[in-house]
Formats: sequence, structure tokens, C-alpha cells
Amino acid sequence: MNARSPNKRQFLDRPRILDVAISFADAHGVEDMTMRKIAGELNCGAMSLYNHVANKEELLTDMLDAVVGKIDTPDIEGDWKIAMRASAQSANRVLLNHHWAVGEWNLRMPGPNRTRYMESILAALTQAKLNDAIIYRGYHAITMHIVGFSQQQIGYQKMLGPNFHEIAEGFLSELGGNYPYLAYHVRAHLDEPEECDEFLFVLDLILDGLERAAQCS
Amino acid sequence: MNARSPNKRQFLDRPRILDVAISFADAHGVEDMTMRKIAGELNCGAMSLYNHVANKEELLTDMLDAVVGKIDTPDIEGDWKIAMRASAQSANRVLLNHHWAVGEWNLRMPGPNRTRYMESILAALTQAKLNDAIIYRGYHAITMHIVGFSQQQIGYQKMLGPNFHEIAEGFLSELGGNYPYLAYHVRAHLDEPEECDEFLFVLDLILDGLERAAQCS
DNA sequence: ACCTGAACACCGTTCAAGT
DNA sequence: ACCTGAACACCGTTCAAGT
Repeated sequence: MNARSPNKRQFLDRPRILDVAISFADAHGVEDMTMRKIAGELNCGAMSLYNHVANKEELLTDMLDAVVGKIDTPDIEGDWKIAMRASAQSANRVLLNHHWAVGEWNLRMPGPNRTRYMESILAALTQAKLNDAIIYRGYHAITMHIVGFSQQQIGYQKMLGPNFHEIAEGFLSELGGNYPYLAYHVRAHLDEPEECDEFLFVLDLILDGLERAAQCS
Repeated sequence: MNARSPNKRQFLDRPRILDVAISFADAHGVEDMTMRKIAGELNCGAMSLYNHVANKEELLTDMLDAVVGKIDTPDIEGDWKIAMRASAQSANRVLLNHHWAVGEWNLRMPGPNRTRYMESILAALTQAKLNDAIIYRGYHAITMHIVGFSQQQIGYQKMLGPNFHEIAEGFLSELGGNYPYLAYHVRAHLDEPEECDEFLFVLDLILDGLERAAQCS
């Protein structure tokens, strides 16, 4: 009669597996995520998962698409740059919350959520009355920035870990007297209070540049 | 007396292991790279590798650093934007030649080559007489673009594979009538002859934006 | 229809034994 | 000092058997 009893139906279904897998990857990283461990958290045998999911690849593809589904789509009304900023910031927030997702983004074919997401970005750029060439390049530039910058942020977080200061200081002393510019840069990292506006700073570089390029042509 | 003979010294050393590992990852991807397979290509037992390398993690860290060592550093003389463009293009070329490297870039602490590379970028930005805040943000923007854009290019290449057209057409017919903007974008991909200047287009957006931001402040 | 244990073909790495 | 096979604790997944 308890949770581990074989007769107690576990309501094992696709969404529940997806939820548990995402939570596990959030907590321990996707490289530690194992079919056996997911099954363990669901109190079922590892092979039971395969009644609902073709294989681990498919599970990961669906996990990514579920995460993409959480991103706020740009509002088609009003100023396109403001809408794009809001959506990009939402994407950045979501990706930081699921730090494994950024590594899967460019490896997998888009699922339904990502397809919708792509369409919404392209729709917003078209709405902005940019010409075709700028929309084409702009789409790549914007999505590149969203996942690339998030990945860089996450990468630094992972490399430095919770004992941030200690590792950075260690790296600094390894540098010795050489590499003065790098030492200066690392020290700036240690002093900096907030990084969140840096994502938007670079995004604006791109958005403003696109607008300017469109006016020139 | 042949290569597989145990008495024939294999000159098994760190650089040789690194070379073979990089070639293997280039050919089959890092996810298929195995200590046992590397050993196989070196005609030695899997455990022999551990006499020269602490573990697979360390090997991957060194592989990435070796790849970074191939990137042309920006020339400190002359126009900073031209120098940065040349170096970024070199990085893009190197990363496309070692498509696994881009996934490791943000996961590992910099080795000696990457340390030198970071220093050279920061030196070039300082040489450009940009102010401290712009150098700080600009460094992140430029490196983000170099690895982020390369990763996006590689990701599309991997997803679509050699039978590029076929898969894209399949995706298009899956889209059906919905997602008109996305369908248009995918068709533009199919028509486009060259993508190599798109990397520079976005880089210039960033470089010009940095210069403009520096003048404003 | 759904679940599952045993088994297979792999991993990275430890260890004790070889030379 | 360098090499290595056996072994350990894992993987993802197949398959045949259960309900």
C-alpha cells in the first residue's frame, strides 16, 4: 500500500517523467542524469520509462522543448525593440534557471514550443519593418546572443562555483605578474555588484545596429 | 617487432595522446570519444593512458587548450577593429574545424593558451583607447559572439547533417501552413550560397556599437 | 497495455601485478 | 618508470517474461 508497492499505480506518464527529469537536471546537471536515477525518483524500474519515452535522446529533446515553452514570446504590438528586450530577458532568466538547457539548444531539432518561439521572434522582426536581409541576419544575431551570452554566464558560474572568490583569487595568483590586462579584468569581476544589465547592453548593441543597418539600405 | 609488439616502445607521451584524442573527436565527436578507443588507436592498453594523463576531464581540458592555441591573436599594431576581425575570423575557422571544442569552451578553466588568448584580446581593446567599462563589457560581448555564433553554425550543421536539403524540406512540410515566417526563413537558408560573412556582420555590429558607446561616455 | 529483472555491450577508473 | 589485464561500479538498452 505504500509508494513502493507494485500494485499502487504510479500514474507513470510522459509529463511526470519529463517533470522529474527536468528537476533532476536542474539540481545535478544533465551529465549526471541517468535513466536509472530518474526511475529511482519515480519509484519504478528503469525499464518502465521506456513504455513512455523512446530513449534518452528523445527525453532530452522533450526536456529542452519544455524549457523553451516557459519563455515569454515578444509582444507583437508596440515598439519592437522593447518587445524583443522583454522576451530576451525572459529567455535569459529561464535559461539561467535550467543551466543544462543551453548546452542542448544547438544540438537538437526544434520541438513544437521552440518552433512557436522561432516564429514569434521572426514575426516581431517582420513587424519592425526591417528588410529581408536584416531580418535574416538579425534573427541569427539575436538568438545567438540569447543562448551564447546565457551560456557564458552559466559557464563562469560553473567554473567558479559557490566559492567564487577563492577560485578567482587562486587564478589571479597563478597568473603572477604576467597577463596584467587579464588580472585587471578578473579583479573587475570580483568587484562587480550586478551583471544583469550586461546582457541587455550587448542586446541593445545588436538591436540598435540592426535598426541602423536597415536604415542605411 | 611490429607495431603491436609489447616490446616496441610506442613513444607513448602526452602530446601524442593529445593529438590522437583531438583527431578522434574531430572525426567522431567528443561524445563518442572513449579512453579505450584512444588507446586502441595508439595500440596500447586503455590503462596506459593514465600514466600520462590524470583522467578524461584533464585530457579534455588540455584538448581544448591545444585548440585555442591555434587561434591567431589580434595584432596590437594598427586599427583595433581590423585586428579584432582577423583574430575573430581565425577563431571561427579553428572552432569550425574542431566542432566539439565549442561545447567545452565555457565548461573548463583556461589553460595556458587560453590565458594568453584572453590577455591578447584585452590588450587589443585597451590599445583601442576604449574606457574601462567598455573594455569590460566589450570583452564579454566579443568572446560571446565568437563562441556563440560558431556554436550556432556548428549546431545547424550537425542537426541538418550532410543531407541538408532533405531534412530542411522535411521540416518545412511538417510546419504545414502555420508558421509562415519560419518557413520563409528556412527557405532563405536553403537559397543562401555563403554564410561566412554573416559572422563578420554581427561582429561589426558589436565592434561599431562598442566604439560608439565609448565616444558617448 | 503496462511493468520489470536479467542480461548485453559498453563506460571510466582502481588496483595489484608485471617488466 | 612505465605498462597492463582483471575487476568494480556504473551506463543505455534489448528481450523475454510477468500482470
